[in-house]
Amino acid sequence: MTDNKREIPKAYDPSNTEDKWYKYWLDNGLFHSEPNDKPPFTIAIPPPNITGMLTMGHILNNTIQDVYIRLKRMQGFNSCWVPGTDHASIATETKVTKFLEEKGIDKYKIGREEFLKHCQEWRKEYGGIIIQQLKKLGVSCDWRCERFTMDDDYYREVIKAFVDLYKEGKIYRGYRMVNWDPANKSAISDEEVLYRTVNGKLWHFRYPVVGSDRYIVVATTRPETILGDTGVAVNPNDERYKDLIGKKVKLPIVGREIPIFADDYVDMEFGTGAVKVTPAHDVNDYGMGQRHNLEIVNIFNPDATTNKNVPDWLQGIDRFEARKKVVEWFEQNGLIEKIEDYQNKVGYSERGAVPIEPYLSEQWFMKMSELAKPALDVVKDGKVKFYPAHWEKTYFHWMENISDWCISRQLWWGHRIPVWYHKQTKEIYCEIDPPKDIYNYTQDDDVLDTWASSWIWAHAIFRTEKERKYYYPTSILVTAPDIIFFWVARMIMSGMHFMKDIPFSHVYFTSVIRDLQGRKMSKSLGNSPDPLDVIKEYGADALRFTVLYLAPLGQDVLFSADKCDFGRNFANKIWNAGRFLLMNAENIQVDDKLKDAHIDFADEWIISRFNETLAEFNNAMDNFEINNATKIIYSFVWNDFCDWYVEMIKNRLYGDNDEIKSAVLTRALSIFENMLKMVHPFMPFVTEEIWQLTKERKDGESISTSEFPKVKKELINLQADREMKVVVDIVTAIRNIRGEMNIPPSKKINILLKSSEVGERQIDYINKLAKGEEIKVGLNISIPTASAAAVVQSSEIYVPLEGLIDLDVERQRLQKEITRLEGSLAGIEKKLSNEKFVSGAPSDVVEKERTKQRDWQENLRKLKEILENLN
RNA sequence: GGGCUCUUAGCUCAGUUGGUUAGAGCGUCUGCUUGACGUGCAGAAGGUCAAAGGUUCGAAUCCUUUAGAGCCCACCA
Repeated sequence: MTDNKREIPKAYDPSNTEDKWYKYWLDNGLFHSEPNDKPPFTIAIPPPNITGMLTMGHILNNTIQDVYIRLKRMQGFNSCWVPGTDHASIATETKVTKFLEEKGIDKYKIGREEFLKHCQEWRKEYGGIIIQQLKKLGVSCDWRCERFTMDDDYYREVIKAFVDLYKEGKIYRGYRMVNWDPANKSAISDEEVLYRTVNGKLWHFRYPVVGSDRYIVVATTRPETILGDTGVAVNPNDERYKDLIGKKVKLPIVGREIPIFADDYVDMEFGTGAVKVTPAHDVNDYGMGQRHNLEIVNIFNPDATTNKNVPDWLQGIDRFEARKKVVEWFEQNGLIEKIEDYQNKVGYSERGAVPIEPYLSEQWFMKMSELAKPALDVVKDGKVKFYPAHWEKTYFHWMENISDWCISRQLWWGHRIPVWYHKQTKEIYCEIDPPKDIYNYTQDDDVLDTWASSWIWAHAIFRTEKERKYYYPTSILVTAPDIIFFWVARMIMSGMHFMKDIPFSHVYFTSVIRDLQGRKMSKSLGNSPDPLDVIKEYGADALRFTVLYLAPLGQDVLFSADKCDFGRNFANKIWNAGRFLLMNAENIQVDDKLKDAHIDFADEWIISRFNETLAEFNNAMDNFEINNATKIIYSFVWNDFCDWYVEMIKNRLYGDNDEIKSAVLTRALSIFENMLKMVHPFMPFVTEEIWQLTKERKDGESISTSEFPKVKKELINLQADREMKVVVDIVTAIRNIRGEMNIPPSKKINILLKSSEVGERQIDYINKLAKGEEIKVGLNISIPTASAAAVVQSSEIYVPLEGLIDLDVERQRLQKEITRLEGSLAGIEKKLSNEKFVSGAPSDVVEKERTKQRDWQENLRKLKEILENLN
């Protein structure tokens, strides 16, 4: 070995290559896109929150996007992947508030302006972390057009959308019951409420009926809300309570007299059939309150402590404290009928860890029904396609039952609502720019829901008309199914409304990544490996390939870091295939003129296989069967190319004809290079590294901008495929004999083939691959008795093993094979003797079965004969 | 309560419109210093396709029911 050869290490080491090539790609602007004559292929990244850290979910999601972006780029599209981050209003505000608290700063003391400055600073410090982490994955985003949902021009677009919708009457202000997050002291949307099953109690309380000594017993899971009760409802058909309707009860603790009334809402079967009604703190009760004109008594402050509307001794305490005290009071006064264990669902804020409170407040809402309709149609019409398609049902169901969207948040970090109230006239001013006489106005304090800014992401990321026209609609959206309502649906609505066109034509819903026990990966469980650690240990390529290989469309993925052995081994395999060819190139002239010279059967076969593989690959990618595509690639690289083709060219590479050697190596390198291109979108680093080594490359040249191979149908060679199958089957059979007879590979054997299907082209290969000494083929060959034998296809294989063979073992081997064949044959004969099959099945199927039967019968006969001769 | 998805080898999963002897990787076992790779090579063992019924000449595949797992939606106090 020369020193040169030692430059290619035995094992692929990603740490030497990844940063180097990523820098090279960026330095050469290879991912930058400008509108041009090529067809565009556009992806808008789902912008990660600036509070976020890279998770396995991001890995999967962004690898998928990168695979398509890279593939299309190589296929001649103008690929444009716009990266960016989301300001994440509530998540960031929560984080910064906590951050400041730890430093002893109270946000309400420093005020809005000061707080926002801290947010900006925080963002500068931490907001880009996730983007930097993403780069380690090798994503080919166009970093020159990175966006942020609070960039000045993006901000303006968000506000413009609000103003437009306001003027169209699609945005209104209203006093409604909303989901209130007491931790953040803000309203949140229905979608942000997560319901958890909680083991609680169902308390049965006695309410004394006024003017009698009776009680009416109500059941509740929330005793503290008694303080806000303004009625008791029963079902109008409930005989138990008919006579009480119209009477009053004296509300315990409070002493207020409240009416008993009838409403259909009440379920007679549940609880006691009598419901305490708290219009201010329950959605259903609010509805009943409206219908029956009940008083509304709000008992909570915005932080869910009790307010002035409750008796003095209960004021100013937390709702759960209040609950305890109320229950105690009932106990002491003997008004508890019973307490049952009860499981119910409690809504929690997605961000805060506390239960949400139904709460009446003034909020901004967006009317959704009109916006929803066109967005519903484009999915129904197939203009926007979902993968997997079954998510369409979920989408339809939600869109058809859509309710108005509460878009205001009582927060500071976000897009402030562009509404000013005239100090005197109270007139509303709603424009993009503030009123000229701004001193006469006060601006609305609220900001918009984060999703009311990211819902225009697909078009607002493009700054100019020219760009919008060229890049919009985007090609695919890759996202997790849990934000189908938050984001996907709303983007389709905003696209249809503001752009009069779909925002993307394909939506790919990614798998959920779980741990090996099937639990969702989460911070609190601590069961998620840090992707950066995994990249460090296994390499980005290994992680990318492994995750895609494990992630079938629509299925969850059970992941653990050590599964990345799989991808790492694969990267190493590719590396070594390249290493092998490059090492040969040290001694053998590579000459492009000879690329098609001295074409051999092995070459015909691998070229044919490659084109077949490529066709399958393209088909899989078109159908978003990415995991299938990785399997197609894997098996071509490992099985076809490495296991068979590379082994087969050794015959010629170690021969003595220099021109043939040159031709073979040149051709192998060219096939290898095409193979690298096919792998590149999945494993960008290792493929770039080897691709750069296989030839002298110009500065700035890269596999990532090279041309992706096209399927050449004329090179699919079924004859070569068939001939190869004979080789594979015979070689495998001989290896099997070696294995079972315990003949080490170092021991050369003679091979006798009684066959008419093994041609000249195949003989040398069989001999080489089966490690034969001498091989004879013919129909009239004499077979030594002490031979191991097998029958495959229609060939009889004999391996003379004088002195090595244990005849008993060989008999057993043959008998096993005979038994197996007989079993199979019995099945087929049963089928063929079934009159209904012969007449009912298509003739080609029947014919196939007959052929099979004949072949097997023949093979069985041969095997029996061989066994006979052995005895 | 409604909807969706899943159940195939010890494990993780493929299996296209029903048609060879149901495949792969990992794991297990056996053999191998084979001039790319032990992150490797060769070979083997391992499955009545969750259960029952139906349609069909033929079912892992289509239909029905049952059992189990998971997810989403819904106002039952």
